[in-house]
Amino acid sequence: MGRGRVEMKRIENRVSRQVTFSKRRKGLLKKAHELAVLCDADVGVVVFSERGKLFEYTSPPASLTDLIRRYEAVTNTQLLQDTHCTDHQQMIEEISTLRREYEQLQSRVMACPGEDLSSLTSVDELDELEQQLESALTKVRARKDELLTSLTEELQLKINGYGRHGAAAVGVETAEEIAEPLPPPPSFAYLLNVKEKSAASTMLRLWPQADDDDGDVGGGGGGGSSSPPRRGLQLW
Amino acid sequence: MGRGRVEMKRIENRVSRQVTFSKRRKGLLKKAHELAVLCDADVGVVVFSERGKLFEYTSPPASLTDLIRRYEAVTNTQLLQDTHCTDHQQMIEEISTLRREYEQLQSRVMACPGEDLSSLTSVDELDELEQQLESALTKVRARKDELLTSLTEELQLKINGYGRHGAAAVGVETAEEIAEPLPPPPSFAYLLNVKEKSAASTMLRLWPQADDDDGDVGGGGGGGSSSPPRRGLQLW
DNA sequence: AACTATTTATAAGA
DNA sequence: TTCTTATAAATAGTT
Repeated sequence: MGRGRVEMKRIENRVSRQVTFSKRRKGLLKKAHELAVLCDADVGVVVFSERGKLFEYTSPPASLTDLIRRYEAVTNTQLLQDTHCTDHQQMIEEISTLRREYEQLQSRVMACPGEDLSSLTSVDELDELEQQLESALTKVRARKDELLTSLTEELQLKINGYGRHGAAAVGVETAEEIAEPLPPPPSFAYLLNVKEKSAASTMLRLWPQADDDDGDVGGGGGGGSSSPPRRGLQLW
Repeated sequence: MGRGRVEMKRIENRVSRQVTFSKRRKGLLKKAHELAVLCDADVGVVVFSERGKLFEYTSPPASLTDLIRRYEAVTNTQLLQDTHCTDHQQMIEEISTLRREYEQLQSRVMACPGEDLSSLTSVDELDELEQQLESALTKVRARKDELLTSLTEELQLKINGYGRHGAAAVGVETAEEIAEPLPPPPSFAYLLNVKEKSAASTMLRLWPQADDDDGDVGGGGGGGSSSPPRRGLQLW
């Protein structure tokens, strides 16, 4: 970005290299900050100049130490673990804290306080849930209608097309194929926004279980199938 | 660098945020690399997505560990010092494991591919979903019946009891209270296990709050404004 | 993911 | 180093 392309190799001129370092270092840290702010990510950057001078950036709530710990936790690299070796007590506390946090998170997610339908003791709430499910059902049916309508129209168009052009090769297409004109989505998720009397908002969501990687959006992997997976809906 | 300036604040739309994250993350790592090459600097970058997924870059000869050590040396932070607490190895591993598990759980919870109904292009899948919702509905209704029955019996018992013992103090109880004999559960969550053709398992859950708000898409809900919390189920 | 219209970053020069 | 300016790059919004 400047006058003339720049070759991606070490800048030989010492002065130019230094000047570029200053400019680009600044740019890099700015970009890091922007990424953190715009995307709510945690970002850490460390830069050592040729002469060994340190420059760094860490997104606000975190500190570089935090990020390193996290890095270590994720990669299982034991970079900082021994920070907690200060004394047994600290480690013990760390462990119990982590356990507590984990359990809290888990109970929040999994099945809130292990609640199952039998813990729902309010008829009102059940009514509410019933209505929500009915509403969801309505929408699903609407979507189905929508889809069927468009598929029908598409089919109509194709039929017309064949009539006019008599395309032989295309004739292979059968109703089956038309039923799934696009590569089937690999997964789907529905978020149903709900509010409870208690002001605590509640969500009903359908989501693909496992991993889900962050990176690239839009990647649509067709699903490979192996065995006829059991399907069903369970409430507990 | 794009159409229109961008405000330096968290992008509210979930999808945009994710897309931007992908693009800018890539850009940041590229910049880091360029700085390292052009200016012969040592550069390290770590980025954690909202969901906790890690992305990193380290300029060639070095490793992140190296850079962290160097960072520590320069800042005099003693991050890595006691790397010989072998004694407490088990605890250390425990901590690491807990952290990892926590992160995993967190990233599972945080967000989900924000797919909407319109991405469901298979009638089969919609049928499936429809059936699942119907099934859930059936169970909710069954639970309601169960509850109503037991409440009725309870009421019956009380009436009988009053008749026999004439307990005055208990007489305060009204029908309203009977409608919620136990402290109402603070929240509830239902997990509906589902499997797709693709073997990717899918879950439908109702869970308390979260953060995500990508502006309503479903539109439906009778827009509650402030006091009477709007309730309803939205698909989008 | 691919495509632009624009905004940014920055190489060179002063 | 800082400012300026011409240009290369990055990327926001769209398709």
